[in-house]
Amino acid sequence: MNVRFTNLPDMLSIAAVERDTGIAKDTLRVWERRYGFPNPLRDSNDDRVYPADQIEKLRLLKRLLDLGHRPGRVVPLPTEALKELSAKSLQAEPSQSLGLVISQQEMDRYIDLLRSHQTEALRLALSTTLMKIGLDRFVIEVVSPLIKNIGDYWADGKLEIHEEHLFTEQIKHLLRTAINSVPRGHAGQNEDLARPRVLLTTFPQEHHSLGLLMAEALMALEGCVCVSLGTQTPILEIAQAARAQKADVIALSFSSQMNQNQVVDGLNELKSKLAPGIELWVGGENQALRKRAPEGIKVIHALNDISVKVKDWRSERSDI
Amino acid sequence: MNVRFTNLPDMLSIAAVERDTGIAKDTLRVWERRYGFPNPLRDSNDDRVYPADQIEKLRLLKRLLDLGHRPGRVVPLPTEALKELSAKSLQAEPSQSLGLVISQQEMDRYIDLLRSHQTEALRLALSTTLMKIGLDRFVIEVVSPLIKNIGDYWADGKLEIHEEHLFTEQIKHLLRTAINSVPRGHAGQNEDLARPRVLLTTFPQEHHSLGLLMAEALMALEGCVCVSLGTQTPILEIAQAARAQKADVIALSFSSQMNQNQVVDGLNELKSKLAPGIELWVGGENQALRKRAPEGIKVIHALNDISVKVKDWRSERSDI
DNA sequence: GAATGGTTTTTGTCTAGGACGAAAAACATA
DNA sequence: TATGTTTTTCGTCCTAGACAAAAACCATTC
Repeated sequence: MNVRFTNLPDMLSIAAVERDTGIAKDTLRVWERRYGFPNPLRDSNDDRVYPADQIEKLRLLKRLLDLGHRPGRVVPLPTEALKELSAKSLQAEPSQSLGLVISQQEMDRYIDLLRSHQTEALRLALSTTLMKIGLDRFVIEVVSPLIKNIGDYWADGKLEIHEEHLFTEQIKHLLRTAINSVPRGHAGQNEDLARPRVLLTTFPQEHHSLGLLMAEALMALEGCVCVSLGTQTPILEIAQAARAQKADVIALSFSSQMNQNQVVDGLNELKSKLAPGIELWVGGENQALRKRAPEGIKVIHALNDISVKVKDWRSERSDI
Repeated sequence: MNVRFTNLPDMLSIAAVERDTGIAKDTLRVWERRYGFPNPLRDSNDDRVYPADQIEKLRLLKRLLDLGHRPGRVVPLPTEALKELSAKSLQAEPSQSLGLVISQQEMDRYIDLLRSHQTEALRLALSTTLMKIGLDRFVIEVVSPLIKNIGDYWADGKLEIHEEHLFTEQIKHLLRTAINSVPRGHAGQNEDLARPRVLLTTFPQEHHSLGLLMAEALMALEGCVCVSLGTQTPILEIAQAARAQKADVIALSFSSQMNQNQVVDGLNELKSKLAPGIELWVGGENQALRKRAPEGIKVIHALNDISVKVKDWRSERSDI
């Protein structure tokens, strides 16, 4: 019940550092023991106090770990080296989508509007593009690459976190209105036409809802009935909701920032509580999905796959 | 790096319990030491394993703590007694809003629609009410009491958590569309007419966005320019965003579930990083706001106060 | 009786250092 | 180039003690 607020500017307690970096307290202590970093000062009560520069380095480290680097290799490095690594790592990334993607030029246009805080103009520009190319292409070719690159802009110091927040808010808003105007598979029709019924949500530690919205948009376009519980549903509740909603599919989204162990453990837990016949579709940037996804779970590696998966599901059903 | 998934049904690791109940691992261990509860089993590795009934009791306990009870008094009690207490506690609550509130009958109608999973009908019913009484009264007299009581329905076993999720999703959707149709104070007009410029967001640990949306609705009706960053903005970033957005007011929302120490510490931290002249308005169910809010922060105790606060702000400004 | 001030109890969060299993890397063998 | 085996790395759990802030309790005064 100590007050963790230190009064000294830009000095944070271990709890505040965990909050701001996403690195667990236990991990911060064990890094200090093993690698000598972080190396916090101590307050009058012998509690750790972290100065601003160390917090900046910890933020960079978190990002590199999310990208797949290993602590032993990167924690001892100086801050400058981490910034370089961060820039290199994303170049090494396979430029994934082979088709036409958003041009660097177009992207910079949006980012400039964001940086100059012309939110109205930004929303209008995005909205225009949406209308021009349609919702599916908008999601796959514009929103998805934008979101991926926005982290790089931050690492380069070209963008602040609060600007990123503002940006995702605008996109969320656009997507929600767009989804809303997609005609729903109504109950009045033949019920099977509207299937699969999809339940969308995230695990309790995951608060990024954009991936979910993108998935919902694409699924709605395919004519699925989408029921979204929003983010952070307890695992037991997801299972119960699937039963109550008579869902055919549960769709979950995992950002790269979410703890990989918790992803795997959570998926196992959920799977064990699920009635057979209900499929589990997972997607997102999280590395755990690529490297050690549990058996019997369908991993959606790219947004394009969604329409394929839906069609697969339907043809499997009609075969029976 | 252990696998925390236990294979035994309805048995959870300490990490999973923290995730599902919101009670910190340290706290779970110290309760066990002091009160003899929880009393988890041990797996082959001597790690704690919590059975389902203890988790249920922990959930009830969390709710009672949020309501203001003290651990020493409630942790040793049997589950049944906790349920009774939970029912009594809310009767003791001052029925707050003295004006006309939503009738029990009307509330039950909505809840019934929810429980029978007629989401379309539910949304329609709410939407009709909104149109009938207007956005301001809808927020204050319908949404707010509904949200407050929904926790009681859960404690009574009348509602599942996932149903609560679904419900808040519907309401969020309604509010967002409603806010969108409120004419904005445009930059074309005299800029001062549209002030105060309000920045809305929550602290990193707070994921409830409904309070924020309600506030945004009422502020938009008052003609404020609202910029929402969504939930979970790091404290440093809130301060930066306020500067970048030239905000006059920062509005924050705190649910009862958020850790009270973190509320107070966070507010102090934010205040110290803020340029003078920027006001901090906070609201929500969190007890810390009533009991130990820091100096120099304006606490909004009821939604009615919002329009008053906005008018106050404007008259203060015009005096100068 | 309500307000004030001082004392005691309660409670959450920090500390240290040890342990261990799963994942990843490095090495060896086919 | 594959496949199996050993070693290293790493996060998360463990115990048990400490301490400060908040709350509760109690005494005193207006």
